[in-house]
Amino acid sequence: MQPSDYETLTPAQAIAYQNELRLQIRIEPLDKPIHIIGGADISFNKYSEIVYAGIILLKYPEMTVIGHSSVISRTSFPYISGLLAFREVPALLEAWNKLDIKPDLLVLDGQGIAHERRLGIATHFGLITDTPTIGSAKSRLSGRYTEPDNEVFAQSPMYDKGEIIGTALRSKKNCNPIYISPGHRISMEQSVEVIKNCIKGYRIPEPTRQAHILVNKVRVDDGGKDTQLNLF
DNA sequence: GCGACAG
DNA sequence: ATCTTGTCGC
Repeated sequence: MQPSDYETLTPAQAIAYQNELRLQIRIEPLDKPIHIIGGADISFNKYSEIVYAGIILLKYPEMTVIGHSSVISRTSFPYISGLLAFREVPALLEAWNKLDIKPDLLVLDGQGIAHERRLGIATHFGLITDTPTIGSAKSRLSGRYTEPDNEVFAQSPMYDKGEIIGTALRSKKNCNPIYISPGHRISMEQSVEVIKNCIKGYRIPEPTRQAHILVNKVRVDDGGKDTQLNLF
């Protein structure tokens, strides 16, 4: 199965594929130190199949942006909760292939194993590129947890079916927590540690925050094309 | 059946 | 996710 073929899958087939992929997930300590960390995100106009994907490269732990890649692509796979990867991975992979150098680890906007079948977009992308990944989501998909204290870096484990699948992390006081979960080839503890080192005063960690800024700029620069309301 | 539901 | 101004709270 190739990402370019995802758009031909039915939701049931996509779920079947996730159940195959989950057998290859490896939640284990990193095997190499991190020097360069990447952040990936997607942007698009409502009702449009055009998607803007981008990956930002930053020095770790300095969080200095040292490079990026972006691509304008399209997708016909709809957004379906639990199947986000089938909609966004194809374009992200195009951006990934355009990078001159690959990061030692990639942070994606969404879940890692904090997913009903343990196949959030970060885990999915990590598996097909054989790269260490971390999922950093702005909202919860699955898992139960108690609200972490209102202090920076207060955290609370997320449980599902008897196992810990993620960590609700208070990245900024008075802000809702973010949901961290390992994607592939990294441990739960290291995932949280790395993300903490990527927080620079904002609720969102620098990798995905910078990636979001990048793809939004690419979308706006692409012109007022495909906007919801475009008079004239 | 009802409520939840990444981006 | 995107569309959007002001506004409440720390």
